[in-house]
Amino acid sequence: MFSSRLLDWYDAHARDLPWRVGPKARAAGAQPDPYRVWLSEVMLQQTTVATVTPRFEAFLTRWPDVAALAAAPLEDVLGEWAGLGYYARARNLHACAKVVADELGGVFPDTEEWLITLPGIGPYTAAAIAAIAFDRTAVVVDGNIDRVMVRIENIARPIREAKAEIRASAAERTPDQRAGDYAQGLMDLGAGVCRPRNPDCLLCPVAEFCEARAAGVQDELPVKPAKKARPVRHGVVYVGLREDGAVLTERRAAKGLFGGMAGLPGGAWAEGEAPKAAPPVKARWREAGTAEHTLTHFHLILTVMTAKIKEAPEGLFWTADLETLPTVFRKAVKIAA
DNA sequence: CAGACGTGGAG
DNA sequence: TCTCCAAGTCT
Repeated sequence: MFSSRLLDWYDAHARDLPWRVGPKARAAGAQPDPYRVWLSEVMLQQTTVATVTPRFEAFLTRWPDVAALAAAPLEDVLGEWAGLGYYARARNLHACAKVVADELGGVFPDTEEWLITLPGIGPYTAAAIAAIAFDRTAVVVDGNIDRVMVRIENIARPIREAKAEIRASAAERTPDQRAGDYAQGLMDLGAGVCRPRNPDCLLCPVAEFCEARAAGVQDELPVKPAKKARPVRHGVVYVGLREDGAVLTERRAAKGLFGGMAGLPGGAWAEGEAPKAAPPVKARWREAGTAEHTLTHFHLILTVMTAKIKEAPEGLFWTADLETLPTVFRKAVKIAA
């Protein structure tokens, strides 16, 4: 049977990850900490294990439990998240921590239905937490499992169009025992064996069930949707430097791009000519160069202005730790310094 | 429901 | 260098 093959493989090949209770410990009765499972799942959304690992450790050291995280100022959480991207995750993480700590007595809900009501927890994460943290049977479908199912069933349509079929395929294979190990095993399989490029079918424990493999088309799947051109936007940023290296920053709007993060003052970002923007303070501004940064839906070219500044004007503040800035602004500061 | 929403690493 | 990607969610 599919699931027992997968579970046997997981027992032998599970990755050792800082947030994971491995199959051996699990079998011996160890229970995962729901806080760790939740934190790791949110960090891992659209983010690689390699990127997440050190950041997970740092978060856990700074905020060991949900009560500590809930008590932290949002700005601190956003600063710790800087560089990880998709900052709505950090805003929702903090909002979720507050709900759990303040309204649920510090206890994470243990069902998909409850979990999905929390900020930043969607269908995937709700199912993953229910399965991994609480060993509840749940149909967990992430990008890895999409890919595995598309190959197993030889589905030659883009994933987005085949969601229902993929889910049905995942559901009929999900065992009612060891839900967490099964979900993690499938994800490990997708990450290490049934990879996006060059799947290693010779190592695959479920190759005999795979229709794509049987047809020899595993390398053609999943079918990717046509990619659209990335527009180029231009803008200006002002890097005001204090003698000790601190940078003049402003708090960005609560939502939208880099929402809630500390950022550099400057104008809007638009296609064509960079919109004019007045300096945040009167000084001897000079052009230091340009910084470029590619985001998901556009490429950005920033003209970097810089000056030495002594006093922060009303509404702005000094940032000494550049690690608390989104990468795009850190790049601009580097051009100026 | 397509689009907004980041970034660093692999090939 | 440059494209593609990585455990999605929200609107």
